[in-house]
Amino acid sequence: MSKLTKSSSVAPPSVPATARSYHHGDLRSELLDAAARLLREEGEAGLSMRRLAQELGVSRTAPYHHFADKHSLLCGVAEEGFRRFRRVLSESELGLHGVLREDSLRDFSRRYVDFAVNNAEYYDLMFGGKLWKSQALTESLKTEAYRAFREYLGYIRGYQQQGQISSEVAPLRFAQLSWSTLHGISRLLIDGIYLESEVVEEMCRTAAEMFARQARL
Amino acid sequence: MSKLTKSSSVAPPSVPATARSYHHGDLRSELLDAAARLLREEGEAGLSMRRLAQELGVSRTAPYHHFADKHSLLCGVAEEGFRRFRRVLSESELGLHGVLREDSLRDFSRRYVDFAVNNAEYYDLMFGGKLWKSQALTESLKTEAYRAFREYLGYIRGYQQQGQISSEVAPLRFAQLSWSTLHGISRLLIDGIYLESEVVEEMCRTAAEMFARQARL
DNA sequence: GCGCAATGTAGACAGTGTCAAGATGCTCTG
DNA sequence: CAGAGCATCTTGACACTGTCTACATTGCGC
Repeated sequence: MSKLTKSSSVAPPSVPATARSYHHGDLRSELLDAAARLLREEGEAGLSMRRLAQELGVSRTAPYHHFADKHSLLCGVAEEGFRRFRRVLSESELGLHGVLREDSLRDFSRRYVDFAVNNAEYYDLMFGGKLWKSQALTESLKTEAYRAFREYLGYIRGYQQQGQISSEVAPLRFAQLSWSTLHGISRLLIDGIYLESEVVEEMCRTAAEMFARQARL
Repeated sequence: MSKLTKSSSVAPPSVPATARSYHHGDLRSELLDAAARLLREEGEAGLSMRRLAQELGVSRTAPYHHFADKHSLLCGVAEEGFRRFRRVLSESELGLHGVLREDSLRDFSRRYVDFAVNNAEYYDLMFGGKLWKSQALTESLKTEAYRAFREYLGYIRGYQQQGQISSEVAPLRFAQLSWSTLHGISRLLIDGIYLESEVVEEMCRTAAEMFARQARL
């Protein structure tokens, strides 16, 4: 019984006053939120299944009734990340399908990189080897993950059909290449390699310029 | 004494016949090699300090006389990776400082991505958040890491001074942007995201084309 | 109201990184 | 050649991890 350390935490995580009576109520989604929070605040090393359970005031093994294992839990977090990611990207000018201007590419690039940098705890899982290399992505995660890229590819195809992108450009290749660039910028920024966060703006501008030239706008 | 499992390994790792007598002889470098091998064969999860020690037939804590902790060991592996990386890149046509052609950029890109894909166990450490985020890179690793990029930047500056790259291009920005692209391609390939290894060649070709246009060759 | 499925719990096991204390043997100085 | 000093290696211990098994409690549908 010595583990009710929850009462010692400064701000109890929004439990509705009725303290809790054996059954938690909404453990699954609270696990996902707490996991993301721990990752953000303390990095990968700060997240353990046991710690997570303790933080939410349940026993060590309770989370296993909602996620088969740690891997599944992380897939769940990544999935939530993709939902937020798609929402951000879909608000981009790029989806408007009018005239394709360099500004639109810049806006998209900026949104992409900003999301990655400001939601690194999600981005790391969404586009990191940790989950993908395991070759065991949740089916729902796979769906969500590919949808993001497919939507982007759809934009490119749309613009090409409207004659806004040279017909000599292979849409898939163009999409992969520009996505790679944005991914590379994001990764270097997040990990603090060769790039400082002060240059985000300029990197995105130059990247968009490069994309535009490649598309022969 | 039951831990001399080394004799049970199929191919003893090139020990000079004189089996070993308390002192190992060259543990440090064997640790680095074995660590890279384990990472390659079994991934990050397959590498533990204890496993490493057992594999080399020494006690669990012996490695700690050569590396302060696991982190330092990994820094050592990454450093070796950078040495190999620089060697590969320096053989590129890009270093020749004659006329800059798209072919040179393609050759460089190809070498970069090929190294990353075929030496993923090194690349992951060299350019992964695992070490960089810790903010505690070994001094010698930092040196080696920045040297790689500085050499590349040097190539770009050299070509610009020879009038091979438009003076409107900021060399640092161009270097960062193209490096980001190559990094992004490599990461997506290694992690198996959106890119299949069959398209390596074409991605590199298209990337070089894009770089060349940006440089206004 | 009852039974079952969902959800919670404690106990145990093998594995991890790493610290502290002690054993061994190479090397160099006297 | 003796022996001191030091690098190296060893065993023991600790706190932590993910996850398995077995058991307890509860809410919901009949």
